[in-house]
Amino acid sequence: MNPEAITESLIKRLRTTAALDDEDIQAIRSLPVLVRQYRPDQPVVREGDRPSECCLLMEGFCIRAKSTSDGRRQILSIHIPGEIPDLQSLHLHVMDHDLVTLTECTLGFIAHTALRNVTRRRPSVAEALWRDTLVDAAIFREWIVNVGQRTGVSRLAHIIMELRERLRVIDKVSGPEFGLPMTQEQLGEAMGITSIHANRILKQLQNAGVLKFQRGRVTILDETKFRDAADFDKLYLHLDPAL
DNA sequence: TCATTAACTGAGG
DNA sequence: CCTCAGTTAATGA
Repeated sequence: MNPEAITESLIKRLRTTAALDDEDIQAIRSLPVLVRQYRPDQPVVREGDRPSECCLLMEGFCIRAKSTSDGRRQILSIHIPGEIPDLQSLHLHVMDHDLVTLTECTLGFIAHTALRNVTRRRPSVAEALWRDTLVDAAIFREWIVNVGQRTGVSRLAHIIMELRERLRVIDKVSGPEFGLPMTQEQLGEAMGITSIHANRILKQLQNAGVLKFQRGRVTILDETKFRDAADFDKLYLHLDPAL
């Protein structure tokens, strides 16, 4: 990946939701980034760590998760290219959860010092990142509703709808289809149910002819039915800054 | 390794 | 009585 392209996914995303001028963009582009490749299921930072850098997800999917003392894992969020999943470590110095790769990932590490310098020099960049953090929190709120109140079918449909809307921003949705490289075990961990039940829910949606899920790809076959099942309103993603 | 299915169980409405 | 969901186990891709 050429140096120019490294931060492009981040810029693309920030630009859709925040007003950044040429100097802001230049400041982001000139951040020193150390690129590293990760295998699937590799921890990037763990609970208790004190990172000195943030990581920009450039390619692949990551999750944030916490585990209980008896070893059960809750997936807290799913991250896609252009996001900085551990942005909070810039100001909260000890990690309170794990960041783990889901797939093979390309991660760009940016030193806290460099990032802090940019946010001090370029207030609009600071605002854009702040806004990003607030949207992150809005997504967590929606996930609490998901795990706490929605039925199994609704939970799964909602997660899929959300991912699709977020992937659309970075042009990773082609028509009714997009890549969702998660096992049923992992989907279960995101929904707070066992993989066996995740399988039952998936089957329900597939047998109803609403959804297809094969080898990490989702196809939504019946848009209306799917949206109804998902109880989805994209407002909380705040994708349109004008609203 | 991951997905699928059945049989059984219990909670809760 | 019905639906949802966890456990266990067997089996297939």
